[in-house]
Amino acid sequence: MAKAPRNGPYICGIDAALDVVSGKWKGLILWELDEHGMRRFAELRRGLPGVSEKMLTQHLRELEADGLVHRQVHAEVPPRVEYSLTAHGRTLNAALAPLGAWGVARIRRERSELVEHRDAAALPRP
Amino acid sequence: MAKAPRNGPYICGIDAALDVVSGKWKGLILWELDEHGMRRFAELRRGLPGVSEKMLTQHLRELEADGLVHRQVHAEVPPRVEYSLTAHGRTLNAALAPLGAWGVARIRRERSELVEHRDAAALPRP
DNA sequence: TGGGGTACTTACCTCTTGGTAAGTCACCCA
DNA sequence: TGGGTGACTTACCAAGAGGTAAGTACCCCA
Repeated sequence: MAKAPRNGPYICGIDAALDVVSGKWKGLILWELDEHGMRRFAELRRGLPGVSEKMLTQHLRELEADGLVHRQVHAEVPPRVEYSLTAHGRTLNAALAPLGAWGVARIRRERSELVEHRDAAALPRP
Repeated sequence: MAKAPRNGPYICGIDAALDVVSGKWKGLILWELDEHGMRRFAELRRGLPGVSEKMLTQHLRELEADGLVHRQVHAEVPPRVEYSLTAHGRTLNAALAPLGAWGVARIRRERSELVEHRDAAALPRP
C-alpha cells in the first residue's frame, strides 16, 4: 500500500506531479522505460545500479496504480513480466524532459565550479 | 546541515533536478516566489497553509545553498528579510512549468474519474 | 545433486523527514 | 509591565522511506 491515499488534495500542479515522481528510483524507472520502450524486471534491476528488489517492485506497483506504467504478465515458466509506459506515462516523461535538461545543465555548472576550486587550490601559495 | 553532501553523483538530469526540488514545500516556495517576485518570511508562511516555521527556514536555507533563492537582510528593527528567485531559480521554475501543467491535467482527470464513480454509485440498484 | 535464473514477498531495522512546542532578542505600543 | 511583531533556533518525537537478508516456487543445465 506504500502511500495509500495518494496525498491529496493538492495545492497546485507541481505538488501533484511531484507526488507521483518522488521516490528514490521513480525518475530513473521512467527514464529507463522511455529509453527502451519495454523492459523486464531483471533488466530494470540491472539498469538501475543499487536498487533493491523490494524497492523496484514497490515503485513499479505505485507507478502502475498511478496509471503511468503498464504491467504485462506472460503465463510462462520461468515467468516473464514486461513493463512499459502507458500514454499518461509518456506525457509525464515529456513534461519531465525540460526538468531533466535543467538538471544536466546544473550538473555541468557544479562540475565546472569544482574544477575552478581545484585549480584555485592548486595555485602556488604566495 | 539537513542534507549536507547533496547526494551526488547523479545518474541523470532528472535525478539532479529532483534532488533540489524534493522536500514537502520546495515546489510551493518556488511557485510563491515566482508569483510575487519578492516575499518576506511571514508572507511566505501565510502563503503556504500548514508549513511550520522550522521547515520554512530549513527549505529556504537549502534553496539558498543551491543558488536558487536570494536572501536579503535589512538591518532594521524589527528585522526584515526578503526572499526572491535568482536567475537559476527562474530557469528552474521555467523547467518546472510543463510538469505543473501535467499535474493540473492529472488532478482534473482524477476528479472526473471520481465524479464518474460517484455517478455510477448513485445509479438505482437493479 | 547442486547451482543458477525469474519475479517476486516478508520480516526486521535504521536513518531521514517533518511536526510540535518552546525559547531568543530587540524593539514598539498601551 | 506586559503583550505583540519579526525571523528565526533548538530539543524532542513520530511516521515512513528505504536497505538487508532470507524465503518461495518452478524450471533448466551440468
